[in-house]
Amino acid sequence: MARASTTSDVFNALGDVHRRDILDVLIAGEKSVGAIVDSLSMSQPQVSNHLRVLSEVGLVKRRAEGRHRLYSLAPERLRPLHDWVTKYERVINDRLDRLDDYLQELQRRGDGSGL
Amino acid sequence: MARASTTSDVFNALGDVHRRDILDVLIAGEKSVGAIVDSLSMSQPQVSNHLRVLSEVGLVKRRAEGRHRLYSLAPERLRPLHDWVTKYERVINDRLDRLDDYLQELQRRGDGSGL
DNA sequence: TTGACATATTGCGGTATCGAAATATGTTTG
DNA sequence: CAAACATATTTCGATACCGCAATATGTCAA
Repeated sequence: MARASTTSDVFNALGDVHRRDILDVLIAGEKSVGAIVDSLSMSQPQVSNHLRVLSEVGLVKRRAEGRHRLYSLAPERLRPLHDWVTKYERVINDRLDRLDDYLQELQRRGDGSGL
Repeated sequence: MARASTTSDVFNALGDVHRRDILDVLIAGEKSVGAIVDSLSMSQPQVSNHLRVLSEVGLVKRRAEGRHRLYSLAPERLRPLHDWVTKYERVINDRLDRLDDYLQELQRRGDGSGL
């Protein structure tokens, strides 16, 4: 069965750093393909193809204006990712809390174990 | 150049839903390979291999105990992902604010445009 | 040591994906 | 209509990845 396709799974779509780069460029706002090409060092067909993937998976929206196609973020689609990461925040914080406790414990003891 | 490997790029490593499933199981705490196999419907070699990838990319830690290998989350490694998503929170919220403004504007006008 | 158990590794066939190059499509301007 | 411009699509060869089946490694218990 392999992985879910890049065009159907947001996580997999973001598995390519170039696509993340494109999204990062789009944070500033709507941009044409040419503008994206200029911002990043990628060929036009490469950018167009990554945009196709991002569009199919729902991470960007397309709008036509004359001979330009303007792409913009569809950040709602990042929600699955956001939610997934959020689940782990608790785990991360728990660990940090425990580390904190441990360090404070050490300090309370004031032991000179040399470790 | 293609994509960065699953064993070097956290995003790409998470591009496979099975690996996310394994991590989700590990949220509850440290588990042996067999316990993970029982929790998910995957073969033992499949689980072992995904764990290898997760281990190489730094998302889980391994500990030996007798003939068991116990795996646990290394959630600090999710920070790049967390940070990346966080960048987009502002965009998401801005959009929602703007939608709010728009809806309130409509209501203030009380126009019956039917749109 | 032998056998059972737990996990890891290897080899294989099939598929998805990538980058590059060439070309096609669609749009504006003259 | 023709030429220039902006973007999309197709084709190709190379590679990474997946799942499965078989097997190897390592550990405990008798």
